[in-house]
Amino acid sequence: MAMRSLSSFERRERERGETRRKILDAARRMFVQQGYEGTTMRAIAAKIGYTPTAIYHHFKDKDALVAELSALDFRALTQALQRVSSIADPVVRFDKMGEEYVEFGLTHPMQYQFMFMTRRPQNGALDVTRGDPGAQCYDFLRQTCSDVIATGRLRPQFSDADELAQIAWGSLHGLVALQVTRNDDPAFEWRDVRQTAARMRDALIRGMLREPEG
Amino acid sequence: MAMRSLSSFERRERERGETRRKILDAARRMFVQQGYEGTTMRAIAAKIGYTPTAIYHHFKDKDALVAELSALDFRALTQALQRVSSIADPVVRFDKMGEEYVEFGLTHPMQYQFMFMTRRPQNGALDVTRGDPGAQCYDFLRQTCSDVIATGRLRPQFSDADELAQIAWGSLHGLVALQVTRNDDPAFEWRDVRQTAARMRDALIRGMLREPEG
DNA sequence: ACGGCAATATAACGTCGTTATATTGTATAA
DNA sequence: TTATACAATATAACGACGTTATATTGCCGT
Repeated sequence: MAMRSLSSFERRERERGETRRKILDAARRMFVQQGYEGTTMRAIAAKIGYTPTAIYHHFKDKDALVAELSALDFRALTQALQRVSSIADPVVRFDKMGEEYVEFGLTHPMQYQFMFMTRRPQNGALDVTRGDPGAQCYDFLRQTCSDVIATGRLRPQFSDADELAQIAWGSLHGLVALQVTRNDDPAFEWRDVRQTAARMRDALIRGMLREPEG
Repeated sequence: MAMRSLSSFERRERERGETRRKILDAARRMFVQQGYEGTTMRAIAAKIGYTPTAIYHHFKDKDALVAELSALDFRALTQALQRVSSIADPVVRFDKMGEEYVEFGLTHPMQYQFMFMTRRPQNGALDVTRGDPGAQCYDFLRQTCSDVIATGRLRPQFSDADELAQIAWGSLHGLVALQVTRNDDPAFEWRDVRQTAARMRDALIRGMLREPEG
């Protein structure tokens, strides 16, 4: 009975997981194409041949669905940021991290909106064991900021890791966010965001250093 | 008859205007407190003692209501920015303009969300005679950027007014936007935004100048 | 006094997120 | 092997939303 029950239990689990994944896949595609408001639970269900109520057996509500997708995206962003962790010079690492961040935002615009551009509804019951994936990203940035400060190459007023992290994050977030929401507004002659961001990082870093470098 | 009809016509116009204003006032308050989604046409109507349909006699739909409020807010922002227009030194003016911008965003967080943090739905029928009020703000910023470049004090790679405007706008927008959406997220130890913004402007400007100044 | 029109109201439509309540199918216990 | 319990899905509905088709009111000019 042990083997039988275990394997059938596993099959159940796998089938449940597959349905979950089907829901997540369809939801992701629709959210990316139509946005949060433009995507309805009914439409998600229809896309995968279920009735809307079936979704509620796998996710508490629409927000839980979005939260799970966001968590996956945060893991992807963390991975992208980790790609620069081998760079020895903290200042260069800081710069490249910004580049990775912008690239992520530009290539995942709708996920970016979920992650950073919507007011999260009182994120009460967070996974305490693993921690908020967004906070993990921030901590990673903050650590690099701390390393940059530790080099002693910054002017004395830039000695707070949190403030430095918020300057870096805020500045790049602004560029990405404007691009995401106002990309198609003909009132602005948008320059290439990657280049604009590169120039911005250059100016910011140069402006924070004690003395300009190479 | 001429006088009679004129004055009664005027009274009608005034009454219509007063109703419009009552709607706008109630709508503004509710949008500020509850956000776009949290504010319903029914609730706005109830607040001023009308039925929902009455609103539709004065505004095409909910978006038109928001658009009108946004236009008013853009005028307020333009006024705030104009306050620095008397500053002779373009670099100082550029800096103070950033300060005014951040102050506006922090003191009008919900309006800020309308103006800069929501995807505008295919802004088809714009008021061509007056121009997009958002574009007016941008043009004002762009002009100051152009003045800054004309001083010749920036490094050669910062010679495009639009790119410079987007660097400035983007960086400050990011700080304000994060504050608006993530203000109450305990995962981040937010520093005082005004000071963070000041340091950011300082670093940016210093990093763009040919040689550091005072 | 009357006709017309602007302003408002009533009632309804279709859609949304969500839930109370069946119905099904399948794995285990008797 | 049949009975039972439970997981997965479906049906039907609720209440709220933005919006609109269709009255109704009340004031203006004739």
